[in-house]
Amino acid sequence: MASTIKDVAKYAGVGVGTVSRVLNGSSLVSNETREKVRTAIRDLDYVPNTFARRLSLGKTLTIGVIAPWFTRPSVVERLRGIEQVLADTQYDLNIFNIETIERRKRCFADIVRYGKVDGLLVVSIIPNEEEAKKLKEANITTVQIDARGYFFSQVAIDDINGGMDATNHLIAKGHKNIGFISDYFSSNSLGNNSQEHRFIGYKQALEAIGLPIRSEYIRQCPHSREMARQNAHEFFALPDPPTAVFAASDTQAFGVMEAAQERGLQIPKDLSVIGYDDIEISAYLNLTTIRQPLLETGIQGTELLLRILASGSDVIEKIILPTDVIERGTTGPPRNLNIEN
Amino acid sequence: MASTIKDVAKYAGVGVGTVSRVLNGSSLVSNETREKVRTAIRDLDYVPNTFARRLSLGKTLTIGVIAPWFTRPSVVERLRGIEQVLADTQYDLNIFNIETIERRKRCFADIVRYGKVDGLLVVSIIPNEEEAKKLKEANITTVQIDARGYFFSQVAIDDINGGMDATNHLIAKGHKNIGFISDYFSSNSLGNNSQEHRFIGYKQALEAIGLPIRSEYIRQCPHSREMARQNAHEFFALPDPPTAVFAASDTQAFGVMEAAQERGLQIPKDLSVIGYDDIEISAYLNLTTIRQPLLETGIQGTELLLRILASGSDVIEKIILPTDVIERGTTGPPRNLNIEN
DNA sequence: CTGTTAGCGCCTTCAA
DNA sequence: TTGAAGGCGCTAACAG
Repeated sequence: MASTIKDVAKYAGVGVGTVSRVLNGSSLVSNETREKVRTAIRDLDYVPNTFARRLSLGKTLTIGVIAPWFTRPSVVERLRGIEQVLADTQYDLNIFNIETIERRKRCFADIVRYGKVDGLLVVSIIPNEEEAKKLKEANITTVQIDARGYFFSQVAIDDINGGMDATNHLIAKGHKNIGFISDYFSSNSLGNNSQEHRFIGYKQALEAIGLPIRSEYIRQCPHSREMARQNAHEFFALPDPPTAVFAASDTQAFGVMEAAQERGLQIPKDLSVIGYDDIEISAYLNLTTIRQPLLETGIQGTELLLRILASGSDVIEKIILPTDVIERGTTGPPRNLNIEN
Repeated sequence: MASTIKDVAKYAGVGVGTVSRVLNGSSLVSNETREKVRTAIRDLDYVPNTFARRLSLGKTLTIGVIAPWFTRPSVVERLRGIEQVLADTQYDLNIFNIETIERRKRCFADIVRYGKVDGLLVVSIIPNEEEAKKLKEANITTVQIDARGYFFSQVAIDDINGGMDATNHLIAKGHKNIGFISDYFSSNSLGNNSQEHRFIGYKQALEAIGLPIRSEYIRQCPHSREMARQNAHEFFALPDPPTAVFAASDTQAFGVMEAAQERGLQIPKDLSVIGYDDIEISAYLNLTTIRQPLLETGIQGTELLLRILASGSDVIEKIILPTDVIERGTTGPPRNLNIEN
C-alpha cells in the first residue's frame, strides 16, 4: 500500500540515494533528475516513513511540552500557540501534563531517560538545578515559557512591570490603601516566580510615590476563588481596610469580588478590584485586569526553540513580552476621595 | 551513552533475539536466562528505542486525537482523561486541533496519508461517510467520543435523556411555558448531533405530559453568550413569554441570564434557567445545569480504543454514560404558580 | 552529479 | 530454548 523510497527510486529510474537527496533538499542533484523524482513522488503519492527517518537520523523530531495545570485556560492558550507553529514543521508534539509533584519528577526523569524528544518546552515552571543538569546532559534543548530562571532560554512576561502597571492603575484612580492577594510565591513547589514578581511590581509602584508597604494588606493563599474570598474578608475586617485590591490572578480577583458582594460593598464604588491574566470569563464579569499575550508566548517560545535547534547555538536568549492594562468596570476612584480633598 | 539491545545481549552473554524476547514477554525463554537479561537491562539502565521498535513492528504505537474547539473547557477535560490513560501505556498521543472546516479536511487527509497513528479518537464530531471510509481503508482503528454515528465504536452521553431531565426538572417546578435555545443542530458542519438530541429530549418531555411544542419557544443560534442573549430578548418580547428556558449549553444559559437581567427579570422568580454541561464557571454563577462526565468519556473512550486495538475486534460498541441534574439557584417555581392554582 | 552500500535499533523467522 | 541473520525505510558516506 504505502510506497517506500525504493518504489520511488525504481519508478523514477534512479537510486534511493538520489531520492533521499531531493527529499532533503540537497543541492547535489541536477534539475532534470530532481524533476523526475518529484513526479515519481507525486504519482506514487509517496510519504516518507517518519520513524525510519528518525531512526536513521538519530533524532526524534519531536518536541516535548511539560506543563502544569493543563486545564487552566491560560495554559491551554499557550498550548494552542505551540501547536500552531509546530503544525507547519516536521516536528511532532508530545505533551506531558503535570498535576502533582511526583508526576513532575517522573516526567523530567522519563524525558531524559527515554530520550523521546529533541527539544523541550517547559511551561510555567522553572526546572531546578538538578533537572536542568540532567536535561543538558541528555542534550535536550530546552526553552522556558512563562517563567524566568538562569538555565535556559525563555519567553516570559515582565511580571514586575505588570504588577507595577496594575498598582499604578489603582494609584492613578486615587487609591492609597491597596491590598495585594496572590498565590504562594512558589506555588506547589513548582518553582514559578511570577507571583513574586507581580508582588515586587506592586511594592515598587507604592514605594515610587512614597506609599507605605503595609503587611496587613498583603496576603498569599492557594490559587482559588474560594481562598481569595476568605482572605478578602479579612481585609474588610481591618480597622483601615484597603479601598482597592490587586489580585495576582483573575481567579482570585473573582474571589475578592464575591467577598465584597457578601459584605455589601459595591464595586467599584466601595472597592476597586484589578486582576491579572485576562482569562476568558473576565470580560464577561467586567473585570479590570492585566492582559498577557498567552498565545503569543506559545508561538514565540516554540519559534525560539526551533531556532536554537536549527542553529545549535547555546547562548541563553530571553524574550520579554509586554502586558496591557485592560480597564473594565471593577476599578474607579475611592468613595471618600472627594471628602478627603 | 544510550545503550542498545546489543549492549544488553553482550553484557548478559546472550543473543539479541533473546533480549528481544524477554523484552516482549515471550514465554520461550528459560527463567534463568530471563533473569540474566533482566539484570543486564537494569545494570545498563537500558531503554528500547521506540522508533526502531515502531519501524520494525510496522506500527506507530501512537494514538491520534482530533478535537474541535480545543480551548473549550469541556474538550480540555476530555483530553485530560485521554492523556491520563495513555500515560501508562506504550502509546504516544498526537493531538490535532480543528478550528476550521479546511483544517478538519486537512487533518483527516493527513492522518490517513501520513499513517502516523494506529488508532484515532474523534472527539465531538462525526466523521462523514467519506472520512469514515478512508479511515477504514487506512486501517486506522477509530473510536468516537461525545458523538453518535454509525461507523465506529463510541463513548457518548445520552443527550436525549439529558434534555429530558432538564425539561422535566423545569416541569416539576411547575413550568408549562418552557423555552429552548441551542446551537444549530449541526453546528459548523462538524456533524455533532448533541444539540439535536437535547432538543428531542426537550420535546419528548413536553409531549409526555401533553404540553404543546410551541415553535416560538424554540430557537437556534451560534454557540455564544451574545447570540443567546439576543434570542432570549425575543422570547421576552412574546405576548406569552416562557417562564423558564432550557439552554443546551451553559454558555448560552449565561446569555439568557444576562438578557433577563437587562429586562429587569429576577432569576429564578421571574424566569428559571437551566443549562447543560456544567463547565467550571457554572458553579460560580450558580447555574442549575445538566452535568456530563467529561473526564470519564475521555478515559473510557481511550480504554475502549486500546481494547479494540488489542483484540482486533470489529464489532461496534457503544457506551452511553449518564448525566446528572445539578440543581443550583437559577431554577424555581414560576411566579404566577400560586395565582393560577 | 549519482548509484551502491552500510548502518540506525529492533523484531522475527529459521536453524540448530 | 537459543543464536544468527534478514529486513523494516531511510540517510549518509563512498566510490565512481
